[in-house]
Amino acid sequence: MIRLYDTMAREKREFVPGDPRRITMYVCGPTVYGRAHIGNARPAVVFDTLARLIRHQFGDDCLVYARNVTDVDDKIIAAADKEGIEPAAVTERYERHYNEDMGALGVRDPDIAPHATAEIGPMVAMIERLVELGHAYEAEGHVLFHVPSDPEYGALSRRDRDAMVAGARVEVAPYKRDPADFVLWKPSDAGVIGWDSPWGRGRPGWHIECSAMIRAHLGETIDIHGGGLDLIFPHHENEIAQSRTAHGGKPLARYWVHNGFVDMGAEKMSKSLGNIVTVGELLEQGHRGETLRLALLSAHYRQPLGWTEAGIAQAKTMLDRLFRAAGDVAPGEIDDGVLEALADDLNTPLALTRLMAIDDPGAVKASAALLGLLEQDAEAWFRGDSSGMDVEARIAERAAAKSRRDFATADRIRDELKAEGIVLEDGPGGTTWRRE
RNA sequence: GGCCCGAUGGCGGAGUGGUUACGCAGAGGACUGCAAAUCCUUGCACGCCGGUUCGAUUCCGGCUCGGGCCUCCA
Repeated sequence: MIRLYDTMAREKREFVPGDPRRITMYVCGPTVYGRAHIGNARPAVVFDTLARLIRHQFGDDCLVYARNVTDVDDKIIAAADKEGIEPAAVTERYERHYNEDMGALGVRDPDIAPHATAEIGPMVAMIERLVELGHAYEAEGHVLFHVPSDPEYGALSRRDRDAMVAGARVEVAPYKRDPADFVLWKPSDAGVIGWDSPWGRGRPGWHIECSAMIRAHLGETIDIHGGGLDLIFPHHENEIAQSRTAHGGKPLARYWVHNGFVDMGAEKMSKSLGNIVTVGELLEQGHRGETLRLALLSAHYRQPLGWTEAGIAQAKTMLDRLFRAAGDVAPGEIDDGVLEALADDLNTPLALTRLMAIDDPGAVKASAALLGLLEQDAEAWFRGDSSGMDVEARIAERAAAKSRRDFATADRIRDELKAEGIVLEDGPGGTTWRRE
């Protein structure tokens, strides 16, 4: 039995899917206009781990996991203009980077990765439906969702309309009937990416993308909707309003799961604050993706995670120990303690603690795989990417020096290798080596 | 201002109404030519004030501090 904290209910609930043979999960993916930072990576890793758990509990083929790619957006348009290239060139580049970076973190591809630009039809259809039902209206080439038409608006974020309007810092566009109304479709000037629609040439608003793609690929009510805490309002609130009103009041998701932020110092890491560290930078610094993954899983997904060098170093130390403990054995049985921790609202820190305490190498390996760890051989972890270095010859040289008790030479060789990132370990069966 | 979340040892981080995990770092020991790795031992905490209780770090209230959302944002 899996328990999940549901943001809508504000409590942990037993996870009961609508259909255990076809569990549906949708997670808000990247807007591809720049490199992903480690904070962007957190939801990808968290929901990848949740997907692994669900597949283990319900069966490999019983989960349909969709994570969208937002490839039409004003920030993309701005980035393309700045470089003097087509938006598609920007989105292709950064989607490729995103996939490489997430791959390095051991994040498996979702089952479906819908692209907004490929789903304009369903979006237009959903907007038309909302207009027909009286929940949306056209104004000056825009189509807006009329928030007062949905009495349940605000349930997820627990705020009433007065609060939303009072707190609004943006100037209210004159064509809005209500200050809280949000855009479903906006006009595109000549030269700006756009599609023909009943309201003229334009492009979709961000919120309708997700609602339409969920409907098209997963259905009217899905089991799990995930994303970062900052998406609760307005993004998820708006998705709910669009989908529920378009679908006769059916709920959009049975469980709303939100991850906390990665912090730099005391603040959230974010592009607008300029305090980001990208996954690409971390990898270039020599950190391995698996280390970063473990660092991301070292705090519970709903807690803030401070990003520090010390944290990365600790993750690396833990991985070294885990790889030593597992060796190169085949996966065995999954440890009950690890499974129990993960099943309790994805308690990864507790799962990691229990993982570290397992004695049986096969169980370590199998249990780690649920967390997306230890999926490579220990040999590769400790020695990978050290080709072209005649380590064995140097070790033999050092062994000869040792046998004639020439420890100065032996230590010099060891120091030289250390400087090249190779650590020697003298054991009862001779000297072994590994990458640092 | 409104809504929400958090506060645990040097650091990270679980958990619990009563014997307070674990990891990293530190200290001591075993092992080693010396190291490394490994093993053993070990010190260190539950923001403040009330309340409930036989008993609270754990439940309730208040306070302080920190963070998030209210605008694009994972």
